Amino acid sequence: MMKLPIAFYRQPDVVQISRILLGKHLFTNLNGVLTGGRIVETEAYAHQNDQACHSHLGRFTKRTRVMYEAGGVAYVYLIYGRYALFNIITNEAGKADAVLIRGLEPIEGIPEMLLRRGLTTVSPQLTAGPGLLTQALGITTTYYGTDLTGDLIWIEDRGEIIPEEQILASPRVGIDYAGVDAALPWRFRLKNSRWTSPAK
DNA sequence: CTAAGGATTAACT
DNA sequence: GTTAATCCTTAGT
Repeated sequence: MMKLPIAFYRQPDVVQISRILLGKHLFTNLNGVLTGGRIVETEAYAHQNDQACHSHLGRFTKRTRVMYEAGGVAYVYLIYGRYALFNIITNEAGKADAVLIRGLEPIEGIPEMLLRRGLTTVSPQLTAGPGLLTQALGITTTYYGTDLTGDLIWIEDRGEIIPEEQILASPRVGIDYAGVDAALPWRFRLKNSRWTSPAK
């Protein structure tokens, strides 16, 4: 098991990074409890030519501030007043690209994840959805800007290679407001995984 | 199917 | 300064 190095996040092609993240393992170690799982669904957001991206056309606000940092930090934000969504900032400083994690296959610390979600049995309700996996992992907006090479939140490569034919590329979810960019096939997920979020 | 919830932002005064 | 619309969704009818 190898923690992804900072150089991984600094690569320029956010779409490519989104693909490669499938099959990697996302972990959190918060309050002394280790939880984590295998990434099965991601979406890419580019700062250029992508109206769906919070940082498109250089929009810089209090919320999007960390997006402009060099790759390798967490961008966590609240949506619909309730749910934290976890994004990974990529590219070099000033080039505000991000990858949204939408689905996770639970692997580590399942009892704690069930507790955090208020469930008693393991089902897709546990981590299949961007707002669900953050609950399961204990990620809240408190972790806005967290360094992903630290020991609170990180990603590991466990040597798994996902063959291209196992990856499904499709339009992203919930961004119809982005006009023509809503059609970009920048949502990636593993075929035959029960842990991808329900399509709209 | 729909209501909920609160931060964020753009558009006003 | 204030207001209103919006949102990378989920849980509950």
